Amino acid sequence: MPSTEFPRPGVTADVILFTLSRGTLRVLLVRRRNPPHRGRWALPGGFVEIDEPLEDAARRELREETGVAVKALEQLYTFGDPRRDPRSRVITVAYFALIDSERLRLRPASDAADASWHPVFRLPRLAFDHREIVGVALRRLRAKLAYSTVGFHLLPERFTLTELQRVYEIILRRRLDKRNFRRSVLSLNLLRPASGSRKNGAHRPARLYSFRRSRTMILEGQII
Amino acid sequence: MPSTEFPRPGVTADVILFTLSRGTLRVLLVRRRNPPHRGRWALPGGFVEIDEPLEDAARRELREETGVAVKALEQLYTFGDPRRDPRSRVITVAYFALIDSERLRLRPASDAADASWHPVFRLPRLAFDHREIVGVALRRLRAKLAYSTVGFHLLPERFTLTELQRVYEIILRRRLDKRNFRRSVLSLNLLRPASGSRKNGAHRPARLYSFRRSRTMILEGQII
DNA sequence: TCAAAAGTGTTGTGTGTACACCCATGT
DNA sequence: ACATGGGTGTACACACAACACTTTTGA
Repeated sequence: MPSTEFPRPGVTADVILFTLSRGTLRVLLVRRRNPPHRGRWALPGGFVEIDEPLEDAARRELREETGVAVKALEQLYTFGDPRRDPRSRVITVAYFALIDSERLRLRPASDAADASWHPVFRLPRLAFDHREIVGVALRRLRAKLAYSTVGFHLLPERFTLTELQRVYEIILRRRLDKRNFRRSVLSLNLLRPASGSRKNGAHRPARLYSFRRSRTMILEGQII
Repeated sequence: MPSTEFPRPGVTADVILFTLSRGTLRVLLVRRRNPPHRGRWALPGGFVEIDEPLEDAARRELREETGVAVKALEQLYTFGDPRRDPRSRVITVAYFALIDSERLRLRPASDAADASWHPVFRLPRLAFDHREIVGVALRRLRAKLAYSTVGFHLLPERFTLTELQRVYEIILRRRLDKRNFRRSVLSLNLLRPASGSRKNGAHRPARLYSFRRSRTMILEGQII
């Protein structure tokens, strides 16, 4: 079997990290400091080490380049077009993850000149095929909203039902009926009323809820 | 960026090809002629060439090792455990596909001493992590049965509704109600009554149907 | 005429959707 | 007292599940 005889493609792991902030769905990008595409925005990611699991590589690159530590990563897809990197053949295994709006502090690090959150629906020009990758991730996120509890993970520990509804509305880009939304989400028995309430202006304060972690695993085919 | 400085993992493409024959769901395996795991059954697959798209590699390896030509392949998952290959780090991108029961003639070729169809629910010991890979593929196949028309592709051009129902029953491993099955499948408007009927013993012959290819693409999120 | 699979409708149950008003609070 | 978002129930349409008998053929 070929070990050194044949040239091998490079293998990288990239991360599409979504969050929700200031009313829109955002994705974490880093500005490239090196060619190719120097100065362009790109997904955090980099080469997989020789004895490193793929998911570990994704997590490590994310942390190194942005300072963000994430719990669960889900493998999204592997992109292997021979020309996706102009230098040489590079195959990338893409992972996606969500982070709640309170943990999105960034610490730009050595590999990236800059890291910041960009609205998914108004992305700048991205390096490589990263725009396509974000598109695939967005489709997957929307699909998962329907049959899993991904949406819950974009919110902090305690949240109101209206906040949860906004998450769904923003990602799906359509309005949902308040009564139906509340009924259906409560009927899952995944939420537990939490202590306290949120005052948010000159109106009745909203009840806070938190997410029952115990039930999560069972109900989702895959966890995120 | 590292091109030759750092050791690179090998990248392979493997194929899980399902068919239905003699009343059971089967997967195509080849017997390994070389170490490691010489003599064990394995999924068809092999190294991706440096300028070759991943899916092309999967298709090529399948053809070379088994003589089977397949239309559509769907990327399943990328397996990258650092120890999955005892020789060295090898990452494999797995593809899965279905083939109808009339096209499953095999032509064992150079890379494989032997190629044959094995019942999914009674697999022999497999090389590497291939049993796990088959498990993942089977879960995906079952999931897709619910929301897509994958099942149709396990049948030849023309088939009876009872045959189609058997496909679903075998993969899902449970009995379905004949009337409900027929109603729901016909209501999709994906089938066209085909000429002729199938006589199959001392009883009334069954109406033949064929699959309207035109509608397929629209209704499935992914095509297979 | 018998055996064996093909073919065919109705009813109840649950799920999703549409829709409008009162409640609690801050200013 | 008024503006603002929080909170609640009902009715209808539709999808899904359960269920049994007649038809057509070959032997």
